[in-house]
Amino acid sequence: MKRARKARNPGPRFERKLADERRQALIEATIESLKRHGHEGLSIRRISAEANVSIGLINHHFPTKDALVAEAYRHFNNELVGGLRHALIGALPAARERLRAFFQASFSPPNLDGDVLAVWVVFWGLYRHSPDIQRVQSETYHGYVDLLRGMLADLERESGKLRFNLRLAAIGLTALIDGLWLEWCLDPDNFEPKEAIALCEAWVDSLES
Amino acid sequence: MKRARKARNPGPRFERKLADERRQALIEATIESLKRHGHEGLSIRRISAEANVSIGLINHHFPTKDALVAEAYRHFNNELVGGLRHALIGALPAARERLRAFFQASFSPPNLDGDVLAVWVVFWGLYRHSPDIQRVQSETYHGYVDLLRGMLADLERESGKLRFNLRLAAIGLTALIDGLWLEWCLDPDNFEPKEAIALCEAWVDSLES
DNA sequence: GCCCTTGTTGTACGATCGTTCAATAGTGTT
DNA sequence: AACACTATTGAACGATCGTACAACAAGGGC
Repeated sequence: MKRARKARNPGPRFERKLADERRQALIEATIESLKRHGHEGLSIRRISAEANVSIGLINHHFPTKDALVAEAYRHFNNELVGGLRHALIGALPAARERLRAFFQASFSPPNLDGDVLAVWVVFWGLYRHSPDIQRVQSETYHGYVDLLRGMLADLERESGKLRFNLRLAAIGLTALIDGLWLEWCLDPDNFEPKEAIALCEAWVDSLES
Repeated sequence: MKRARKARNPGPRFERKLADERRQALIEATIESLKRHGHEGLSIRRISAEANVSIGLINHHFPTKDALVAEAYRHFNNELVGGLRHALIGALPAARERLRAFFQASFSPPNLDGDVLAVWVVFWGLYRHSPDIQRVQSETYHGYVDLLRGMLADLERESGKLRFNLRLAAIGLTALIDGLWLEWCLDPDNFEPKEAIALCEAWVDSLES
């Protein structure tokens, strides 16, 4: 113990942290609270409790609640894209293999989780009426699309002309993945994750000439 | 005028309606409020204002707010499925033509509308933490899936063996439609509705042997 | 040891929430 | 014309919301 205290007062009542560190903790607490309580988890008091922090601290680090939520949305987006990119590191260099790894990661934990999709859906529900969310959306969404489009571009380069143009193929594949996500999370008993992967593989198969 | 009034008191202050009629009006006001104000539209006061009705009336016709919301979700589901069924009436009897009409209806107003998807997303956000919503979901969702599966079954019967089993084909097509919905509504400038239809058609093409 | 900076606390405020309930009033029946 | 029924109103309640702010205290520099 660096500093002795009386038994009835066992230590500092709180710990000061660097601003960036605390901000990050609050962002993660926001997402955790969202997972636990759904849309009702997006409350200053719930997030504060989740972060083991007082009510007033959030407004010290974030000008407004909406700003914190927007940052949490950005973090959630970045975690998704980062996790998918990471899953591609171990894959073989062939575009087809990279796509396979991408599907595998998309339909495995931590992405394929009811709580995770519940978080996405709450964010999407804010989209139309929150300029902050819209801004983050436009800033981060293209990271996901570009990742997918890049792999399809590689596929085109490696295995000849595709039957569809690149743009439409990426749009369709994104839709298929997202839709299967949605369906599985709304009713996990409906089909197996590997069946979702098979459907995505079949989509890519149908692209190759 | 059935009943004369003084000029300063031009008529009854309110109109009594049959219970079912009022319930229906409140349900529609709920959805309209949701379109207008997003998740914040799901408030007794907003809905009351939207329905031109006092604050206390909702709890006279519905035991709780959640019950009203669940009924609104049921109505929204039924309107979707009903609208799609209606769109099939004028279509040629061939399964391929009926699917085409289905796609056309799916990617046209009133379904393909940012407000409409915003309503869906708010409902989905409630799903995991509202038993009422879950019950309605399980009661109504299969109407949509069965509609789609029925058309694919007809297709199988008319044009020989499909490359996929019926169950997976329906799951994948549902996912593709929903995902394209989502993508278009989140960024309508990204692609044209007719491109979404083309992607769905291509999916069906790839099913046919 | 004291001081300074500032991260942190917790109360307070006004707004809005869902729900309750006594009073009101529209409408059909007698 | 008086009545009964009940749909409807609107005030009131306690709870919770997001934010503001004055007071506190942790930790580093001297």
